[in-house]
Amino acid sequence: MERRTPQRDAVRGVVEGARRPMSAAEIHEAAAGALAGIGIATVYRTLKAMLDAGEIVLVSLPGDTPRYESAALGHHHHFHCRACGMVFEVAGCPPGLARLAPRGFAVDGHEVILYGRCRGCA
Amino acid sequence: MERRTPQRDAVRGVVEGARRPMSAAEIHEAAAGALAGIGIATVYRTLKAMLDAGEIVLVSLPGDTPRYESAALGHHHHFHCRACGMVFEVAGCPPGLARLAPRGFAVDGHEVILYGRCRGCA
DNA sequence: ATAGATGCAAAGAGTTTGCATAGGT
DNA sequence: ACCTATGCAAACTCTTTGCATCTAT
Repeated sequence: MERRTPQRDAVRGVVEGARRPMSAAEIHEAAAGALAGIGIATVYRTLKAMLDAGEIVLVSLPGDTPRYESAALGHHHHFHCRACGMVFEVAGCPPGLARLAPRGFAVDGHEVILYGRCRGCA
Repeated sequence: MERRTPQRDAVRGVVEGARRPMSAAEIHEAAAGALAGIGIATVYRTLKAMLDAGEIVLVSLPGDTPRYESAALGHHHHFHCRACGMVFEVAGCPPGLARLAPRGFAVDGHEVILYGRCRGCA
C-alpha cells in the first residue's frame, strides 16, 4: 500500500462503507460504480494488501465465497440466516472460549458463526 | 446413494476413519490407496451425496479449501494452528451462544473455530 | 436388462500472475 | 524520472458437468 490511487480509494470506500461482509465480486461491482473500468485483479490485489495491513478481515462462511469487511468494526461475529442467506453482525463473544482447547494449546483468536432464521424470516 | 460401489465404500472408509476434517484432494489421495484409479469427480459426487444424506459435515476454515468429516463424530468444534496449519477437534461448546443473537432471531446451530498454536508449536 | 455410477476430459467459477503501460510521488 | 500500481489476458486451482462405458441390482 505504498501509493494512494483512485482504485484503492474506491475499494477502501466500498469496504469501509459496508455494513456487512462483501465478496470480491460485490466489491468490484460497487467500486466500478465510483470508478468505471476498475479491474477485478486490482480489487483482489488491493484486498490482499488491506488484509496484510490489517485494515480488513476475511469472513468465510461454509459453502460460500470469501467475504471481506472493515477491521474498524471491531471484534464481532456473524449470524447467517438459513432462509434468506443474509449475514448479520453479532456483538459480543461467548465466555470461556479459550478453555475449550486441549491442554497445552495456546488460543489467540476465535470465530463464531450462528445459524438460524433472522427476524424477518423467523 | 442408491447403489453400493467400491468407490463409495472407499470414500466412506476414508472419511469415517479420519480423526480430522479432510479436503477433497486428501480424501481422493487416501481413497486411491484403497482403490487405485478412483476419479476425483467420483469423490466429489460421493461427498455431495453424503452431505445431502447427512452422513458427513462440511467444515470451512477461512482462507482454506473446504473440508469434510464424519457426522458420526457428533457436535464439536475445531482448533486451527496458525503455525503448522493442522486442524484439531475441540469438544464442548461455550455456553450462552444463542443469547448473542439480536432479538427476534432464532438460532438453531453454530460454528466455533479457535486459532492459536497447538501443543507441538506453542 | 436397466438405470444408476464411473472415469475422463472439458467446462465453469474464482483467484492469481506476467507483462506492457499508466500514473503517483 | 523512477518505480509502483493498473488493466488485460492468460494461467491456475478447485469443483462441476457431459458423455460413453461399466456395473450393481
